[in-house]
Amino acid sequence: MGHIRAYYERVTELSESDWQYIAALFEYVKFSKGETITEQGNIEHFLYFIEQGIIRYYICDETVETTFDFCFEKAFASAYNSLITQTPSEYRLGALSNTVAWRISYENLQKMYDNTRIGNAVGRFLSEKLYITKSSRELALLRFTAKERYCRLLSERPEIIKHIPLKYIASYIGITPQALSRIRREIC
Amino acid sequence: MGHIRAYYERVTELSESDWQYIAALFEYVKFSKGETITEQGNIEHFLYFIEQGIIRYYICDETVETTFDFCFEKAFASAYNSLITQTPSEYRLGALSNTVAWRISYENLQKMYDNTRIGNAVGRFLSEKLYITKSSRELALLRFTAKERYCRLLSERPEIIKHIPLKYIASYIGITPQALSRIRREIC
DNA sequence: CGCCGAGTTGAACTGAATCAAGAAACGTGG
DNA sequence: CCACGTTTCTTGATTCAGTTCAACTCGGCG
Repeated sequence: MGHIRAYYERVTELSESDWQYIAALFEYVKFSKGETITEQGNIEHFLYFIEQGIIRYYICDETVETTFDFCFEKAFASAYNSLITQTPSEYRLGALSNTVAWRISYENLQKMYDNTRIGNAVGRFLSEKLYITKSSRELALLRFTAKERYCRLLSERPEIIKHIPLKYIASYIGITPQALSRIRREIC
Repeated sequence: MGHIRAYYERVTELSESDWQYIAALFEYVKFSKGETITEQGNIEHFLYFIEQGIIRYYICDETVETTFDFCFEKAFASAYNSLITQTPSEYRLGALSNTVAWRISYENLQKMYDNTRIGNAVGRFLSEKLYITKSSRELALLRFTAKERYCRLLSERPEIIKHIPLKYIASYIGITPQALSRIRREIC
């Protein structure tokens, strides 16, 4: 759990007693490549801290599949909207590779918020980070062309380009795999 | 300041002493219609609570102007990205009508976080709300046509349609005023 | 070896942008 | 209260980025 502790300590001071309290609220889980972690329509019960693996957030319907985010190791993952509001998730979380993670249940998360000061601080920090990510995505979708979005992804999040199949990258930047293929040919 | 207090009390219990402490951190300000509240490139120093008026978030360059959000009365407004990170704001905040607001400085906000429990809780609540708003916008931009986005805005945020000039609504849903005009003709 | 999913390529189509011009609404000063 | 200029909104014609449909290549794996 050292990575979680390090994450918390990056946010603010963490007392030994708070850490003991918090550490006991997490449990260890594993997922295989391709496995669904949270299903569309279900209420999210957990906040995950990814030790190893890659997670994809997406929505499927009969015709289209849209990818909203990827989560790599040493970061928190969850169907946040659903977790926060405790309403059914519009999104699905799936493991793109074998994944090991720590997770904390919604109930334990509330305990952490109620009983530790650092809980709310980390919660706020995490929400702020999520908000900033979504903002920059909104900006990209509103003001940049598909080609610009791809090039920025290339320079800003190279780990995505390296590890993720192109069809998911295409759906992440809001275009079809065909369009992405043509863009890649152009910029060669 | 009753509206701020009510806002806080909706989030969690608010002790009288915490409220006294917090209330003293805010100051009263006014803006005229058309006035810029936060300039692009400046670091945001304040979190505003809008008592009355309408705020628009936008980005201008030589050629295009893009609108990212509107904020109405009894809600918090700020160039959040900049406020949170204390880096120059990409966005500009402007008053679309005469506006009166309470505001808290970044320094006082940190004091509130450090010295009251409710501070972090409200901060987390606010970030979570911002995140959810941006998420639903990301979803709309990725999966819906311009026409669908307009219709959803019509039903979900009618106050926007009622009070905001069409050209800003167009830029908010990511199209030109011309395209919006054609959409409106179709659905009418 | 043959199958299957991922990626590429081509051709036709479409939603929205752009350019350009006109109509309607709005505010301001006389 | 009207006349004026300015801004907002609409309409038309053309262009373009990206979709859709369809066919083909490539690499991995039973």
